[in-house]
Amino acid sequence: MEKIEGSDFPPQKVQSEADYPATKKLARQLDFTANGGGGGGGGGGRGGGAVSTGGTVMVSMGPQKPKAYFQASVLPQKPQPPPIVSSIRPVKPESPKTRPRQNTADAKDGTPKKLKQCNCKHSRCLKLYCECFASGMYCDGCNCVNCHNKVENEATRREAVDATLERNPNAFRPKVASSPHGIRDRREEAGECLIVVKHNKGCHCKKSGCLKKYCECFQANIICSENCRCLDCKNFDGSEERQALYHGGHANNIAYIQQAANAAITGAIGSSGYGSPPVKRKRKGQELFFGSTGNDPNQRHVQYQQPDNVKMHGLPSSRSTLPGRPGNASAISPSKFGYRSLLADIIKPQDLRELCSVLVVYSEEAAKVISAWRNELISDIFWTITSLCRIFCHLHDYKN
DNA sequence: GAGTTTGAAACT
DNA sequence: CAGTTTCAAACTC
Ligand SMILES: [Zn+2]
Ligand SMILES: [Zn+2]
Ligand SMILES: [Zn+2]
Ligand SMILES: [Zn+2]
Ligand SMILES: [Zn+2]
Ligand SMILES: [Zn+2]
Repeated sequence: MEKIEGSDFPPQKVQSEADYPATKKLARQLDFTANGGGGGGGGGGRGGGAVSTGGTVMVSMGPQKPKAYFQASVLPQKPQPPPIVSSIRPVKPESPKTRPRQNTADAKDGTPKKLKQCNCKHSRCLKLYCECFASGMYCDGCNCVNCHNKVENEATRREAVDATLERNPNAFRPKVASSPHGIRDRREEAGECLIVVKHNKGCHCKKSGCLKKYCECFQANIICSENCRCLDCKNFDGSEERQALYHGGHANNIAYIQQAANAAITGAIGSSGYGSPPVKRKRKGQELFFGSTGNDPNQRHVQYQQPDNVKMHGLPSSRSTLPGRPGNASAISPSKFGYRSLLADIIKPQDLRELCSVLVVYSEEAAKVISAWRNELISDIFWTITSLCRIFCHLHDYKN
């Protein structure tokens, strides 16, 4: 611990204790994590976004505030293909995982490339503490020091990803899972709906009342669930404090909502995820995700290959434990999508609201059906679509 | 911007 | 699994 920081991090070695803690940590396996190990959840530390703990998420847009939470993160890994750095291109829908895309968002102005930039100093951006890393993206335009989360350090980064996955196979996975199994009914009418999805891991707040962004649940705009172990929680439906916050505060404004939706989609918020919820809880040390298939927990290296057919726009499929290259989280901001759908010329803007309303219903049905087939992965993707469509409807309504 | 607070992530 | 340390963001001033 008492090491000096600054200074040297020669790029040379990629492993062992490269950083500060001079602790003795031998280079046992590959530990690129000189500092920390990879732990569990997904989001990076406290801040911005990565709410890691994730679990199920809940999107509740209800009678009051719209909230949206979701996540879709992508997993980082996949070594081969060189990442495409410039992203401004509307690429065809390729599989998200294969391309590392950097979330560069806009091109104009040549300004910011990412929605968020980290400021890591001691993690080399190779631990979940780093939001960029946690969300499966390369650092780009960040203010980090000694960053190894870049294309040039792919090898190192990959090791870090592996180490992280070792600790938690779901570390980079989204969680979304909107309550597949249980709660299906609460769907009110089109306008407001409250869905509940739950969170997987829950928070453990002690002093924030879960009404500050220190709380991952709050940050993700979801209500604390039974999975949380918070103290003095005020983040529950019906809480006056919470209500007050939403009313008076910024929660009601579009920017805030949009930001939440963005964060969620970006994966910033939730990455730790566990995705399927109702499954019993963990197995041994780690939780398992895909429970049903009985996959070997150890096989973390091979696994689900993203079906070429299922390509989602910006949403990564996340579910696989296998990460792809970094990058990918797309922001939802309109206009900033990575690629433009072929349907764009067919679907008229004025029909979007209606289309999404319809999709909310049908995608949800599809999710249920698929869930019954026990294909959690695909099912979750559909749930994600459902949630996204809801978000769109709400945003649309707010603006009008 | 500097300094404090916070709770997840990492570590023991 | 609990206790401690580390970390970077959220928050405060
Ligand atoms: Zn970072
Ligand atoms: Zn970064
Ligand atoms: Zn970085
Ligand atoms: Zn909390
Ligand atoms: Zn909570
Ligand atoms: Zn709480």
